[in-house]
Amino acid sequence: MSSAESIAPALLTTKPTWLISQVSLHAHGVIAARIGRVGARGYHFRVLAALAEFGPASQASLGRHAEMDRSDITATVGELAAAGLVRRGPDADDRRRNVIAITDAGLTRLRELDGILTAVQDEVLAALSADERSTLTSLLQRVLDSAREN
Amino acid sequence: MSSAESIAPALLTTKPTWLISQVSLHAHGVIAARIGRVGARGYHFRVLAALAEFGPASQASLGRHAEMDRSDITATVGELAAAGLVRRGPDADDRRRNVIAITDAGLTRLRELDGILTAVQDEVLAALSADERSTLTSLLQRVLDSAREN
DNA sequence: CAAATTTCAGTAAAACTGACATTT
DNA sequence: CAAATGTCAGTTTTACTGAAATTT
Repeated sequence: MSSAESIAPALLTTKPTWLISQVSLHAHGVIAARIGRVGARGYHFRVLAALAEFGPASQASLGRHAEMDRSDITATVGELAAAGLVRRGPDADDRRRNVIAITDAGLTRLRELDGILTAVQDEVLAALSADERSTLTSLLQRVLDSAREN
Repeated sequence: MSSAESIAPALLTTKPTWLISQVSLHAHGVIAARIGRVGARGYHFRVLAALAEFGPASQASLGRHAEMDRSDITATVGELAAAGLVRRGPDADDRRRNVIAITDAGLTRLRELDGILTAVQDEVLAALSADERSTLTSLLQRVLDSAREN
């Protein structure tokens, strides 16, 4: 009893970072369900997309492009290689490294996953006009850029 | 070799949902580090904030307010009760239920955590003006509202 | 010797699932 | 009997840590 009812109106739900995390959680939930249905998860898409965008790369460089930890790259590349979606071979020039390349099957898989993600995106942002989506994008981009300076 | 280098320019990083998840991840990382330093985590704040905002409640109702699963409420309330931050007692009117109430120590803790979160928020959104922050907030709110309709 | 790379084992947090007993 | 509630044990995904072995 006492003061508990009135002391703190909406401490949580008024915070922009709460909104961001809730929207992120919602999108992530839909995405995970949708790509889970075809047997993939977020890390698979991220690695395939980074390979398609930047070309064959060492695992360390792949981790920097996909913003993933090296240890998670090792496991993810292992799974993708077992499924024939990437090829992993030794780097002749630097024998510490592996060279990872996406295969044709990997490109097909990437297109499938990208189609799913693009569709989910449209559903999640359905309430916003095209203009509003670019406003949202540029505001978030600036937040992210400033975070990366520090 | 072959087509891997050019087929898919920026499939990942151009997606608004990627930006949302990256900003969310960044904010979450800072928040987790900062409140972890004082021995708390996200679930603690969410339960304390919901209790302060809505008053004493059953665990099920608490879960709806804090948007947490019942099973996680059980564990979190257990931790908070052990630390003296909430009180857990049987509900005389409905013997299926517990009544959870925040204590004075819990209110003090909540103010501490809220101060930390408000400060982190300002850091994370430092690149945006006040107007831009409310634009961001209202865009995200609309995305979330539309998600909850479905 | 210092730094980079890959690998492995393990942890933490958030979110969720299914089952069970109790009570309404 | 159906629904709600609290509890428990367990899983998944993401993210991270620390250490070891190899190579530059």
